[in-house]
Amino acid sequence: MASHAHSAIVATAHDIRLFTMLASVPEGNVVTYGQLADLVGFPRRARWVGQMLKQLPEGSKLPWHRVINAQGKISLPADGGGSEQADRLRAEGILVTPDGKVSLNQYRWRP
DNA sequence: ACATTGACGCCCA
DNA sequence: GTGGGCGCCAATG
Repeated sequence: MASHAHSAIVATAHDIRLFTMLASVPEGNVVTYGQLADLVGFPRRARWVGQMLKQLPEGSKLPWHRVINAQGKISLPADGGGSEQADRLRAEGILVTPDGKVSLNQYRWRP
């Protein structure tokens, strides 16, 4: 079976560490892609974090919306999940400007 | 094997 | 504060 499956969801040990780290980000806080990469021991792999988040299933309970870029902005286009992300952040009490900007000084998570 | 593509980041004008 | 340019690295074509 698994030997000739055309596609399979594989999670490496690193992936698990990333998801675990993301899951620990508290409500009302945000983290950057690069920050998450650093926390799991992969500096300069911010893009990898983005790739992982992109493949999360629709109903995922992970707080993917708490991840923004180093400029403090939402990276997703408004019509591609960005609006939902802003809504979710606001629902947690986070102030998000109309153009999707968040104050990292104020909301960044420090583990 | 080579080229392109990103939910990125840093530097500089 | 804001773009533009370039570096980075894994995934995709």
